[in-house]
Amino acid sequence: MGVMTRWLNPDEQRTWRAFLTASRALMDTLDRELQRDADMPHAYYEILVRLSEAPDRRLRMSDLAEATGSSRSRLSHAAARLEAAGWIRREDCPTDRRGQLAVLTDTGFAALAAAAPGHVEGVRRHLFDALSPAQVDQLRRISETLADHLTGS
Amino acid sequence: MGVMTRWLNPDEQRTWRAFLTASRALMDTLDRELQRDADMPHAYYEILVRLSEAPDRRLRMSDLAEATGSSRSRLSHAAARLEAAGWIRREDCPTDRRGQLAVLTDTGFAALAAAAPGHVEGVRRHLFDALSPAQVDQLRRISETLADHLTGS
DNA sequence: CCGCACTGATTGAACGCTCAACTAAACCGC
DNA sequence: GCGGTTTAGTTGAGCGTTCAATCAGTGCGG
Repeated sequence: MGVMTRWLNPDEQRTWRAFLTASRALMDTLDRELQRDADMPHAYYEILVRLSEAPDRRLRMSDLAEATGSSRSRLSHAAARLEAAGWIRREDCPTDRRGQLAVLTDTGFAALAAAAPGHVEGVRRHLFDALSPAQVDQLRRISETLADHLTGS
Repeated sequence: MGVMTRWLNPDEQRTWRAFLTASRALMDTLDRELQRDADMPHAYYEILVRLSEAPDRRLRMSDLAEATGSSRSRLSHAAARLEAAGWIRREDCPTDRRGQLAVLTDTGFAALAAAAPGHVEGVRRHLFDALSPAQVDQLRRISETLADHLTGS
């Protein structure tokens, strides 16, 4: 209020639009590939990945939500779907009676193992193959800076 | 098939996850702010922006879909909502009887004008304020390279 | 140890997006 | 100018996400 808007100059404008176009195209492409080849959206793939990396392939719902950058509600809905697909199962948390543990089933692990090669290949083709090693490094620094900036505020 | 998967090395893995986290956090934040302050999702904001920049504030549906990087179907659904809100109106195309023109109404322009300062401020705060001028330049080059790579394939 | 705020998780409604199917009009070759 | 293909745009069903409301269980102050 009262303070002048700091509009984007032409360079910033160009950067912002390029970023929007590129990140949307990248995500849309990967999402579509994953849906076509493995019948799961990218968000579900990420859930399975995080579970597969966790001790005993299990995580508290809250921790899983945090790890995948999603809301609790979103994760609850997703977990319901994943459970219906037989890819995860839910268990009561032994130390907190409010808590639930999401557990990756063998079927779920197999689905992930089947999906991973194609998806990783997609990430490589659509992202890394297009960039020089220096650009990959720049992208990492930029992304880490942004992630800190966004979650720290 | 038969070809070994080119898995991501640790550096690439870290880059990819940081990118996922950052771009998701950025988009989610901006989307939520826009929804809260201007009662529109980011995709609709972009449609209004493109229309506001077009001659006579009107564009063919196809061109608008292309400009906003969305499918025709998505744009049709969005246009129906925007028309119901009174922000755009649809006219028949004079040169192609299959065509439709989306036209930004005065009400729509006013809604955009009201939303823009807050949104631009958000883009600046959440993105540009966090990066050095060199990083902004790097991000522009990376994004333009990626956009070319993705739409050119 | 009681009351109250907070945390963990789920639910249902509303909404936006995707995909496939469809209509209508334009274009193209002959 | 006729038939087949392509292009423009819409539609409806199904799915995933958001938001607000809700419920159960925990933890803290007094």
